[in-house]
Amino acid sequence: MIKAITGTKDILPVDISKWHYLENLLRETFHLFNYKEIRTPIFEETALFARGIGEETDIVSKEMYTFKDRSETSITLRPENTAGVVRSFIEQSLGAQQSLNKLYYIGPMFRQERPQAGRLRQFHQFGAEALGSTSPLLDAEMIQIAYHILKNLGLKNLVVKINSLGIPEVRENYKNVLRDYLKDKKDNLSEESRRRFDTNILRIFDSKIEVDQQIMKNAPLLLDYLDEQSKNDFDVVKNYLTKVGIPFEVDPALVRGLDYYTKTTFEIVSGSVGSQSALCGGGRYDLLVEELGGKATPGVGFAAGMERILLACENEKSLNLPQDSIDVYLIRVDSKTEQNLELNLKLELELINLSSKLRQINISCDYDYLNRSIKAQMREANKFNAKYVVFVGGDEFNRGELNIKNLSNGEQQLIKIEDFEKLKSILKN
RNA sequence: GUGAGCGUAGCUCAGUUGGUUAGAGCACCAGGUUGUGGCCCUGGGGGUCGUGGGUUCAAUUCCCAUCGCUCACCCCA
Repeated sequence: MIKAITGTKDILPVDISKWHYLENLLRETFHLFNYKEIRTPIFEETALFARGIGEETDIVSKEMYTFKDRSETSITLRPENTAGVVRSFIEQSLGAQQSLNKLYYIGPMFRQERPQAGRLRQFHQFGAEALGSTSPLLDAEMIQIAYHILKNLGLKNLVVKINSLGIPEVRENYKNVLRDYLKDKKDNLSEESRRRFDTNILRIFDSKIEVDQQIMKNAPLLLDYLDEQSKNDFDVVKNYLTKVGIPFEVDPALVRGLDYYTKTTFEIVSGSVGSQSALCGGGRYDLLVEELGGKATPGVGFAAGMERILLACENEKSLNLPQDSIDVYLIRVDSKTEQNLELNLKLELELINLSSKLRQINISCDYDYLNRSIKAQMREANKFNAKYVVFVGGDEFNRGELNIKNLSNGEQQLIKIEDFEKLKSILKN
């Protein structure tokens, strides 16, 4: 049997309503904040991600699905979508048409990691990017949008974490400060952290190992070394969040794993999912557009994991989904004792006629394709939560009538077959 | 990439201290008098007990390998 690739999942009809619910909420919310949807390809030239996200990041160095196409071009399935949106922004000259572009996206992303709770190889993210302004109001707006969405899904158990990485010079300078601090303590660090000392020293803050945490407890903090502008911007973000009533924690250890971030970074974590608790994360990336060959343009954005969010909703039982239903189920009533081919053909034509006319006036309906008994058809109607059932056939049909039954109260009434207006008025109420 | 746990019907799981036709609940299908549902009752279909090999008179049950799933590390959304 051919099975789905490891780390990929089918989203089945029984689960689709929560996806639709989430997607509808996303579109409404982004509209409220005046963001426009952008759809970019799910694969891009590999160089885009290598340059955009950073060669040394885990995502690029060991998690990408990269392959050569028939013309030997190196292609990569997008592991995230900021790089793609920025590529499009540059290529399509969006910045020339509008000084500020507020964009959002929804779609699948791909990373070859070991799957676990809240982590798949094909997963879905939504996210937003605002390109063209350095205003920290937008940094805070990103957090506000994400928070708005999560709150509207009924999620509690949320923590908003924010930090500022400052401008690159500040960060480089600070890394030296940190190196100095750790120089004589290096031998006491865990093996993993000793490796990070050379590759990505800031991430040592993220270590969950006791000895590392002890050592990092007294380490100098990047926040204390921020440049004036970054510090002011960070204050604006904090004031904004306070003003709109979003609780947050400043987490000086919050370091994102993508190279393009500058100044504000943030993350919203949930206590209701497994160890992969970050529901969304983002930050400012003022140098990325230029890095990718565009005219220098500041940007800020975030991305959120949809499977993780739905997992949190599941665990908190926060969604109250309407149950699926149809308006009408048409029931074919034919005599089992005598097989009357001519009559059966007439019934079939009437089913076709009725169903298509109902659908034209936006009444959802279905009927039996398996030649089942009336009882079986009734059970089917119930399973689909049909509001009404229309019996087509039998004595009424011979008299030129249809029998309509309201399934919630069991009431039945007869109408003339050609009186479609009457049928419509009953079904529409 | 590393580690741990688990693989028995479509789903959730029992069970076999190795021995005749492997079970339940849910789901599915058909019936419960002659044309009407949701509840209930009766019956039915469906499993080479993940796959391959080994031990044995005999393996789904023991051993080995392999694949898959799950969770955690790591990383991130």
